[in-house]
Amino acid sequence: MVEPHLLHNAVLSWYEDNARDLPWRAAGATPWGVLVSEIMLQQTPVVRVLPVWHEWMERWPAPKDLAAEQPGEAVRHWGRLGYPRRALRLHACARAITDEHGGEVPSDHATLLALPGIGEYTAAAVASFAYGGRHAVLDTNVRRVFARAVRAEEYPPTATSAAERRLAEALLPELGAARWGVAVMELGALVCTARAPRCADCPIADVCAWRLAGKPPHAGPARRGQTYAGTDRQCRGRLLAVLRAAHGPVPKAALDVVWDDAVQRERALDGLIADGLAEALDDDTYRLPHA
DNA sequence: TAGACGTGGGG
DNA sequence: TCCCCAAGTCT
Repeated sequence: MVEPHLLHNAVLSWYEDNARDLPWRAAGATPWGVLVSEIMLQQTPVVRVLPVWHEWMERWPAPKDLAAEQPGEAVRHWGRLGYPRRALRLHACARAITDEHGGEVPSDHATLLALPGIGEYTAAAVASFAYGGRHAVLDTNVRRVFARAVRAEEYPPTATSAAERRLAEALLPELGAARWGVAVMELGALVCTARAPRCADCPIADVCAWRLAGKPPHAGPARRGQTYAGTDRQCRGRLLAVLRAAHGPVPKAALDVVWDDAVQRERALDGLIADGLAEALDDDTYRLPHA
């Protein structure tokens, strides 16, 4: 394996010149702003997050501001970012932070991990980016960069492995771990991309094991594709869009018109209610959740 | 642990 | 057009 110092210097120097100017990385960004950005960025591209993040920061500048709202307002202002359960969990986070942590986003990894919607990656990201903690941030970008540069493989395994964690820990610098983490992520996002990596622009191309091996294509089983058209997920999206657009309870008929298959529609609606994303009222009307 | 969970843009 | 995939988490 390459000398870690070599990797660090090359990637950090590249980041110095190529980092995007993102608001949650700005000097004035709060830990709350970082947390909100991390949740929004889960499976959602930066360009779509940007306007929604600004709206949220203006509307709910601190956890207590969101905590004071009904959960349905978080879902409404989530807009079309997708995976709206994230909005619900962020709202639950805001209430937990307000009620149990004095209104301050925790800085401790284990405490963050205990909050709803915060998993291994997001806990490390917040502890690292918002508080400068020394944690391995293993998102899809970092995992891809390491898979290629170190393991000579086009893609990392489906699930994060113990070997990947060991490698990320081993590469973590004693000082400046937070900047190193965000720099590797940025390299994966801008240069070492999934589809068409720009190796000509890569600061570590000369030591990249995958490139040196002739960029062998992914050997394992085909990666699981996401189906969408005609699925319950699409149906749920349609139904929730109706509830978001309305500012009060809507009659069942307003939901019935957006999806033809009645069996699937009922199943999807039940799912939304079970997930806490919708509420059924006594008069057979539906709305975003209040609690 | 594999599958559920939204949405839209680029190749 | 169709397929891939984008800072994951939860069960």
